[in-house]
Amino acid sequence: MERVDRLQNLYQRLWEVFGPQGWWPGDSPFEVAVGAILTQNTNWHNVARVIAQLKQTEQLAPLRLMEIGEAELAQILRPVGYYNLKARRLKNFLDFLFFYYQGSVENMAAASLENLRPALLSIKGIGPETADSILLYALEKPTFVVDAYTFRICHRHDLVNDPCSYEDLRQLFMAQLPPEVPLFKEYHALLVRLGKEFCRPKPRCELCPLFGQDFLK
DNA sequence: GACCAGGCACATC
DNA sequence: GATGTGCATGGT
Repeated sequence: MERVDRLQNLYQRLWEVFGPQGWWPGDSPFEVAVGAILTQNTNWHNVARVIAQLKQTEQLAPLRLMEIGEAELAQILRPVGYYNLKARRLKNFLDFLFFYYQGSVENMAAASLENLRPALLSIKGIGPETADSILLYALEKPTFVVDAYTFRICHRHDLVNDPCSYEDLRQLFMAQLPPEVPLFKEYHALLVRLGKEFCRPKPRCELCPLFGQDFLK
């Protein structure tokens, strides 16, 4: 079976099992972008707590975060882990946002995906997954987000050959799916859902709804 | 107490 | 281009 069919069948199967996921949680594009940086290698639960705290103190705004010193910001970010690193990374993103877009994530959306992606990747602390998350979920640009779950699921079900880079996997999905933002959002969210519940690092879970699915062979 | 979580930069080979 | 390491808290 062609890979294109497998990826489309996989999506259908995930949709049947889990239904719509409604990602990404966030009241504004800026909040989504902040969440993308804070959730790097971190449980979302911890990120949600910090975001709630920032909201409660009315600090979840570009200008307010620009005004906070990096050391103070780091203390606020403690619960997400890597807090010194993430304070620096968030500051780098804010610098970019104010230098090019008057501090407005909404303003970024006027630029093209082709221009924005390399620009985001040039920010120290924004790697491919964070860039694609911001582009897809905050800016509604049709780029596929690959994460640790995507790698694990694709490898465990032999959807990809072994050495497989982030870009390999992203291109695989993008080449074989229509470039539709709602589809890309939902697909990634469904992969995360599957990964969290069934595709754990160990042990391999035989209750996985993909286990024994003919279309994966 | 070990293991894991919606990565990334940097050094080294 | 692959591989190893530091960054760090909180949940299971």
